[in-house]
Amino acid sequence: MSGLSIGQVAERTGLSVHTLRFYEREGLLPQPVRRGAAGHRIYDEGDVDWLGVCIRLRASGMPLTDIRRYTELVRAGQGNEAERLEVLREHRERVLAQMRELDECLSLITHKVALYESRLGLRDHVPDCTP
Amino acid sequence: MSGLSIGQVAERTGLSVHTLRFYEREGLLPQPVRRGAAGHRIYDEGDVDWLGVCIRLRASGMPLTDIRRYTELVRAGQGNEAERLEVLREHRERVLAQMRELDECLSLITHKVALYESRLGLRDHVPDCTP
DNA sequence: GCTTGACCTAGAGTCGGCTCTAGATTCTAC
DNA sequence: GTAGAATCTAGAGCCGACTCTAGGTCAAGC
Repeated sequence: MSGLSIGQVAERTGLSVHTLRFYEREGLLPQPVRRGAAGHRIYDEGDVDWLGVCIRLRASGMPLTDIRRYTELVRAGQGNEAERLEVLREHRERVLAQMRELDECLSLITHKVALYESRLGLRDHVPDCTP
Repeated sequence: MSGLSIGQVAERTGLSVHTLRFYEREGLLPQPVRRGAAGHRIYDEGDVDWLGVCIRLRASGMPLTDIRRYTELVRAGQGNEAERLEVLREHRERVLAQMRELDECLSLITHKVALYESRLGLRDHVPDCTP
C-alpha cells in the first residue's frame, strides 16, 4: 500500500487521468510524481492532498497560471511565505467578490422565479409585484 | 432621445461593441435590435434591461446556449411560462450549489491565509493549528 | 470636399482548460 | 503465454466565449 496509480487518483479526486497528466505538465504539483519501474506514476497521499487544494482553487475560479505560481512558491521552499500569503489573499478577495455577485444574481433569479410562480398560480400569496 | 447607439449601450452595460453584436448573432435578444436609416443599431431601454438580465445570468455561470433557450421562450410569447420557470429554477439550483462550493473553497483559503499570517507573526493570537 | 470616427458584415483568431488520439509498453488474470 | 486493461508520451483537437480584422458605409465638423 505504498502509493496510488493514476487511475486510482482519478477515481479519488474526480479528475480524469488526462487531466492529472495535464496538471502535472502544467506544473501544478510541487514535486514531480514518483515513478515506478515501468515509468508509471505513483502518487502518495501528499500528492492527493495537494490536488485537493488545486481542485478547490480551480473551483473557486483561480486560473491555472495562478495555481502554478503558487505551486512554484511552495516548491521553492521556505522564505517566500509573504508572497504565498499575498496570492491567497488576493484570491480570497476575488472569491468574496464573486460571492457578492452571485448573491445579486440569485436575487434576480429568485425574483423572476417568484414572478413566474405567481403568474402560473403556483403561489397562494402573491407578493406585491407587477403582474 | 429615441434610442441608444451600440457604443452608448456598450458604455452602459460594460460589454464591448463586439460582444453586443456577438450576443445578438447568438440570439440572446428576444427581438432583433431596431435599425436606423444607415443600418445602425438603435437600442431602446427594453433592450438594455434585457442585456442586464443576460449579464447577470452569464455572471452566475449560465452558458450562452441556456440563455438563448430562455430568450427563445420569451420570444415565443405567452404560454410557455412553465418552461421558463423550469429553466430559471434549474439555474437557481446551480447557483446555490456554486455558492455552497465557493463557501467551502473560501474556508480552505481563509484557513491557509490564517496559517501563513501566524507563521509570519502577523497575528497576535495564533489559532490552534499545526505550526 | 475631406478627414475622422462610429458604425456595418463576415469571418478569422485567441485563450483557457481540458480532452482525445496514436502508437508503444506494461501489468493482471487466466 | 496470452488477452485485455492500464499506463506511457507527444501532440492534436475541441469547446465556450469572446475578440479582432478587413474592407466598406455614413454623418459631422472643419
